Amino acid sequence: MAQQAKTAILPTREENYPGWYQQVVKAADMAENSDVRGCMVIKPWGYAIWENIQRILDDKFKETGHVNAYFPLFIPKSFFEKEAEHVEGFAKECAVVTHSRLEDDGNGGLKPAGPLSEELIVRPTSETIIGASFARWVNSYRDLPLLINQWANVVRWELRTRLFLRTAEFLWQEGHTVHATRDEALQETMKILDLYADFAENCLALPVIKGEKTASERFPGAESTFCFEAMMQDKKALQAGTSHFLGQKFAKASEIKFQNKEGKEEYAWTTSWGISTRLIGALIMAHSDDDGLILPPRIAPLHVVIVPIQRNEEEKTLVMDYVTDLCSKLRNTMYHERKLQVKVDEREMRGGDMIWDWIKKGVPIRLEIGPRDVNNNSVFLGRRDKTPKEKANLNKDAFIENVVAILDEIQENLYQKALDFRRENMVSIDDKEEFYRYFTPKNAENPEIHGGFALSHWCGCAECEAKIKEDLSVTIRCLPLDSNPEKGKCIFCGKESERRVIFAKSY
RNA sequence: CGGGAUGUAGCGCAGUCCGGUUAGCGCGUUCGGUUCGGGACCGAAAGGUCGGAAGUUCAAAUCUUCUCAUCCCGACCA
Repeated sequence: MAQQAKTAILPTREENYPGWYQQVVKAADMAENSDVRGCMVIKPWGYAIWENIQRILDDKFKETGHVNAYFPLFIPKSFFEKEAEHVEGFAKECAVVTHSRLEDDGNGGLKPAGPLSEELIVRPTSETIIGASFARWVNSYRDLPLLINQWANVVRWELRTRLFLRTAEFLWQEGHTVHATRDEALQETMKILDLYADFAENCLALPVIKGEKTASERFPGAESTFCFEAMMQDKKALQAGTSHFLGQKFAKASEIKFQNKEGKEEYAWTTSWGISTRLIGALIMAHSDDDGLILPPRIAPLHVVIVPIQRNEEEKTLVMDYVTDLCSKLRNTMYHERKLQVKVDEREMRGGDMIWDWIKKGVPIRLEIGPRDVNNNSVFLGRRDKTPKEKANLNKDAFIENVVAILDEIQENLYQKALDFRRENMVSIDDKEEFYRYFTPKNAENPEIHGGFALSHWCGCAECEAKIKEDLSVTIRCLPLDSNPEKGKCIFCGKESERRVIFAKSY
């Protein structure tokens, strides 16, 4: 008899967190490495999650007056050169297209030919190419605000990649807006930040902290960058999305000008903001356990999976009739303005394997239906927010009536669990030695999960920030927006500090 | 891009130090049977040019060089 592991995923989070992460992705069949270095293949189960993220956010963007458009994948090098900080920030990770065709190389292979007169950059972000269009579209104050979003892929030639968290090519959404005044652009920046945070908390069940980035962590070329940060189960921070106030920098670089009401020409004020497939990584690392993925119902591709239990043809007919009826009733149920997604698993597999398959995929509700349920008009229910053994017998009609409430409860449980975890691992630290102890693992060879978010004072100077980063690999994740600033002394140099900031190790 | 590790069947691994018959094991797969409200058991079978290239040798998974990929740590970053 084969030795059965206690958990479906090995290694466990405790044993090897990065290893666990990879196995969860694999076990849930979400994505895999491709033949192209650093690029992933997003498989149907992973892509379905992305489609849900897209659908929900797209609706929110449109509700707030934004419209979608599409801009080229390629950016002429000269466009890129217009904004100095922007160039510096992205130059090291750009893929460059230099030729327009391939020719026979005489050895049975192909070689690039037809060198381009101007080389093209594969977009790492689209501020410059979109800015060129905006310069043509914006002439008068009547053309503003201009609120555009694009769903696209971008390429950043990262040296170290990890599925969903950092890949050379990734999918994202980038909003680009133009405004007549500084205030209006700032308001837009904050409005989107709130929209993102609301989405993260309500749909992804991911508690986040909104804040502003320090100068060193800012988007290259932005005047200010706002972000929302979430805590993963290894207590590291993950920047889940950003919203940038670009001031007039990109407007000046791209010549986005308009005539105001007085007929005078002014540079416009722009913003940009984005979230990416990285959110899926955040989702995985925030909720999943040693049995695999756990999906919050609001974002799950499937809400309910039904596993029929049958031994022979006679039972099969009996069970399938019951299951078909149950399934169609459930499919008529609305869950957050969308039809409940229900699947009957008709694969010819052993029941136990099937159940574990869905546990690893993170489906919120599993129903195991056999002859006994048919006779009792009941369902046998397993919830992904509980242990695999913890199952309940429910009356079928009561279940149908309560399914939305159960899903909402699962959603709330996941959010609360993540929030409790963050609270337990977020501490105020005012002593330098304690700060260093907090972020130093006991086992240097094979570091255990340690640290968390430290709320500490910072004088505001780049030197202290850099020294802490150098010593501990700990960075300032953000200057939180929602706290009442409390004065104190810098954790590193002891100088006056205006506020506590969040220090953490990060992805 | 620096340091470390790994690459052998669909997956997980042993074998490599010390070169030597037909390259093994577990899971999975296929077939047969027994079980079965459950990640089962028994039996049989299929499946590998040992990441790639070049070299050393009578002989290479094993030694040498180069190369590619993946993972971990670091730097960089969403």
